[in-house]
Amino acid sequence: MSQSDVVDLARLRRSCAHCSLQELCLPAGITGEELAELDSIMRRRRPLNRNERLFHHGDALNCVFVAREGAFKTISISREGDETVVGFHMPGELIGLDALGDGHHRCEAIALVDSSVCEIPFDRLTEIASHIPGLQFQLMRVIGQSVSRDQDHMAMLLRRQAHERLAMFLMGLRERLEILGQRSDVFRLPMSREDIAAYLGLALETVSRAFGRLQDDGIIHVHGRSIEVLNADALDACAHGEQTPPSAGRRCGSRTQG
Amino acid sequence: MSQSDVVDLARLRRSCAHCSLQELCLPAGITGEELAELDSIMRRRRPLNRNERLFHHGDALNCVFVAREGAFKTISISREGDETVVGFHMPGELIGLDALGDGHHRCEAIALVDSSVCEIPFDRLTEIASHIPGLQFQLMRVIGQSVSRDQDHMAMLLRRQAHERLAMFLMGLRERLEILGQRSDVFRLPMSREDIAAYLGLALETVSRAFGRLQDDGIIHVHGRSIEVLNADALDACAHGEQTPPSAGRRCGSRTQG
DNA sequence: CGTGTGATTGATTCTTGTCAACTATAGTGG
DNA sequence: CCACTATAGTTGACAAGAATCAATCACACG
Repeated sequence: MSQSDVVDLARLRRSCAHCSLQELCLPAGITGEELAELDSIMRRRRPLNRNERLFHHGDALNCVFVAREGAFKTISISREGDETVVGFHMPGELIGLDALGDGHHRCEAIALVDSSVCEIPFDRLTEIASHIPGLQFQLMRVIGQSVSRDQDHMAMLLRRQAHERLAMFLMGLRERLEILGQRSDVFRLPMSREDIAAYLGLALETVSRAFGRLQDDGIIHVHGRSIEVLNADALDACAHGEQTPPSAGRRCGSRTQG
Repeated sequence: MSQSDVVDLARLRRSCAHCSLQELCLPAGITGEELAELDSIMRRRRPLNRNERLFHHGDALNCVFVAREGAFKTISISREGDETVVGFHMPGELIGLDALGDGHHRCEAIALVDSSVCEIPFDRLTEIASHIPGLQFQLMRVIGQSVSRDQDHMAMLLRRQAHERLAMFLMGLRERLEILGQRSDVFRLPMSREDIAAYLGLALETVSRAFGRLQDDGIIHVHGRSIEVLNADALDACAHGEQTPPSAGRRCGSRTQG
């Protein structure tokens, strides 16, 4: 085994095998050779500062990105100029699929905190995927999951009250943090109240009040962007419109009554 | 040229070249041979009656479908049991991509009126696509467009008033009817007020009132499910929150005032 | 010609948006 | 080290919009 072989293996481990992209390629039964091929087109991009943009609305689809560290939001700007947050992207999640439809990005991707990404030239990816069936399958899966996430997002917006939407949002975040192996009972939100509001289709004041209500109900503890989930069951119940959760959350749904 | 050749060509024209699937395969520069291959796995399914289901929640992903005639809705049923309409599907549009994420359908697809579909075994499709680059590309595109549609749907739900949502919905419908080469100024809605409400995140009464308001403003004429668009510019303006459209719609945004 | 479903309209209540003031926090420069 | 400032978040009062409950209307169907 030559020196360069060792270095290559180390590089592979660092750049793909160990990272978020597991989700994209590793479970698909890819050989070491195929992994190397995928890795050869993958680029580790320089870190991004808070508020830096990964791509702009209208940009041609060159690369898809995988968040490595930090967090991102993708926003779409309406004709009237107001932003709506299409999605938040945590480490390991794909960014840039919004351009699949017509080859141009519909959204802007913005780093919420200092972050870093891997970038994958999209044409190279599809090219390679076409002769690695497992990768092809996995790519479909990842795209499909992004569709599912959008549908979950929609479910949050449809005929739900502010505190229910917020509870759903927090539960979704918990789930994703758990996948990342991070604590999901105590965490720090990377996004502002305004971002959450633009994601949930609410006014930012309403988001603030919803936080307050969940706190009053003893379900979470809020201090700015620091969140502590005190009662996950009650939070889940609240997310689904149940007013009096069985185990705890002493008065979910009746803050001022009584 | 033998008799069977003629029949085959006629069959091709009837089954693919002439149909909605143009969008999926034809523009991608597919050869006649490749078209034949695609056509060989395509099945024309028996017509569906109104309210018949194409697939249920939880069904394994066997086939994707293309609506040929009629119209469909895909609904997702929340834990609490209420339906939300994820999307409407007009002729030429793909149904069933909701199962891409984990191989099982998240939604139920229901015929809104008597309808018919083509079905494509999904594993065969991806298999064929893997050696027809143009088809592969086109498949990505179609999936991407469905993502885009979901995002447009979300834009309808976020911080828009009832009549704005309805106006956006009607504009979207117009666009799709135009693609189909059908009249977009006079048409019949295939879905009930309740379906529209579940799609727009409103109560059905609110949808009814929103129709009334657009009619009062002289923008559309409503008679049950029959819609006539009297002023498309005003409808578009209304869809984007502009209260007094330049050309007409004499009092959009002030039904009871004055 | 009744019957049932789908659609409209009305009255009322509740939620949320809006405007505004206020508080807390982090970052900056003296 | 502290005051100053800008930004983010909270809270309150009020009004507008939509949900809800309920009654009525229109239409297709047997």
